[in-house]
Amino acid sequence: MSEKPELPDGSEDLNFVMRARREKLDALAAKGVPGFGYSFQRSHLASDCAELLGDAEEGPVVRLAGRVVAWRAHGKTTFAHLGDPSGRLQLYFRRDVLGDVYDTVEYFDLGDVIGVTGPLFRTRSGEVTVRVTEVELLAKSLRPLPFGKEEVVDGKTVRHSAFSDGEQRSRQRYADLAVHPEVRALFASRSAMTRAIRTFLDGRGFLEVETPVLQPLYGGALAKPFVTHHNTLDMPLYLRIADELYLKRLIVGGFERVYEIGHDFRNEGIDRTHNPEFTMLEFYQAYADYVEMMVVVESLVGAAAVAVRSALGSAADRPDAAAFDVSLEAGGFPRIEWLPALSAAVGVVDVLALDDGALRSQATRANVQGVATMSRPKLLDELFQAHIESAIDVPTFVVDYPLELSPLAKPKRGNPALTERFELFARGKELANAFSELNDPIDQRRRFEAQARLKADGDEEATMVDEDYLRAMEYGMPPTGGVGIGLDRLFMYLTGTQHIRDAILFPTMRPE
RNA sequence: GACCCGGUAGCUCAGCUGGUAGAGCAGCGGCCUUUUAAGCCGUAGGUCGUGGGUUCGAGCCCCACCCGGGUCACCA
Repeated sequence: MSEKPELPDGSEDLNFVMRARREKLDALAAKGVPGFGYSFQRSHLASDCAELLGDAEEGPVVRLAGRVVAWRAHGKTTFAHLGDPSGRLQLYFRRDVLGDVYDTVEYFDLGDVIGVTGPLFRTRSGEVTVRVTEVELLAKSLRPLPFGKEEVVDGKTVRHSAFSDGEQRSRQRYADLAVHPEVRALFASRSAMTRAIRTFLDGRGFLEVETPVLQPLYGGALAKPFVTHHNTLDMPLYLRIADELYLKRLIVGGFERVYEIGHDFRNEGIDRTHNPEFTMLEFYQAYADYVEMMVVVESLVGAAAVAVRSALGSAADRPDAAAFDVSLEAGGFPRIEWLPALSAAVGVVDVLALDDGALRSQATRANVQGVATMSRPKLLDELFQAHIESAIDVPTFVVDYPLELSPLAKPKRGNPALTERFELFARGKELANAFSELNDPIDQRRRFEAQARLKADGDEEATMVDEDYLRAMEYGMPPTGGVGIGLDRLFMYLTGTQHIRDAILFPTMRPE
């Protein structure tokens, strides 16, 4: 070996394992076996084979393709396991069956993608196996995958030396997925959840739409945005922090039921429950109020729970299976009224009657940080978080938020200090936010202007006046119920996932 | 941002009060035609996160920094 092959990254310091695999690739090429194929016609999946063989000792010929996930060479025979989307199946290579081809099999490695042909049979120990008569190398694995070794103890699979560094598993999700079928199953169940939600909404006559991600003004939530710049227009654009204001423009336009599933972006911290981009579902239903929307949310969350549960199947194996005990499909989540709940927790008749000074001292008593610089709405919200939200465990609606906390919600019938708004909490985390949408453009302008004053007074999260949105509302917007649900959070709740990193295929990470 | 824990071979980890690195798996060579964490024999593989410092001598002690995890704070 006078010349070292070059790594894609330019480093010539190939580790010895990778060097060996390059050499095998060359050796195979010398035998006329290309390292990378073009296609393969599968006849079956691994999981079909047990039924196909039945009780017989010898079965039909099958053609399987997938990744080599285990390899046990014994001289003139080799046992391997092939993993495909359905599971894994044992392969048996024999020199007396394959002849010279066996020489090429000896250059295969753990992780190679291969296609095999051969009859099914049952080994001495009873395992359904393919006696390989033809084999094709479809992709040589030049970099060793971090396979652990698996052992079955008392019917449970125990993995040894598994790939377990959470950071590397997130950074190299492809490797995490390649060696962990259960991670594939988890993310597949997330897709099942999304599909169930679409089916649910489509079935109720909602139209799925796409609205701008790049927005000249951001709104619909209180958060710090990502800012970018359009060169030709020479103007700043913001990545959306919410879909809300565009979806309600569509309600004005006559699409009476719309929804969007997409990413929102918030330029804030990253932690166990926050990723800078996350998946938001928002849906709006004309002529409905927030009470009707609560019932819809109960059904939708139930449908999502059923979908995740059935997709995960053997969820009982999951260490966090307790999350599945909550009988969400039953619906009828408990409801807590914002004002009486907080007033009782604080020990006053009406927290909204407290002046700013009294609120501040209450917030300080509740261990809220940074009280001195907070606006009144912020103080109220912090107080509520500290006393009520963090204690909520099972899915619970909190209803009727103060008007000053809810610039896009209609005043509550019978108590204009409150709004017709609810949030859904579970495990102390917000899952959904919804209201009877404010459709009075005169009131909406006053609310925007109050927000603008807060912003001027230094509240970084307060919003701007969106004149175009007001113009739309002036044309006439029907009464509408609207809901936003963070799908990452919902999925985490339904699966018991502790870290948002494990609910997002490619979470945002600092560069290596 | 604060505090705590961690970063050693491709993977998972060990390394006692400081004496300049170990195991298993993966790899390579050999033996092995029903194995399954295959086995046996042999072998190779490491700027111990980075940069300073203390010391005759640092994976280990000190300082700074980088990266990750956890807890708290923040994120309606």
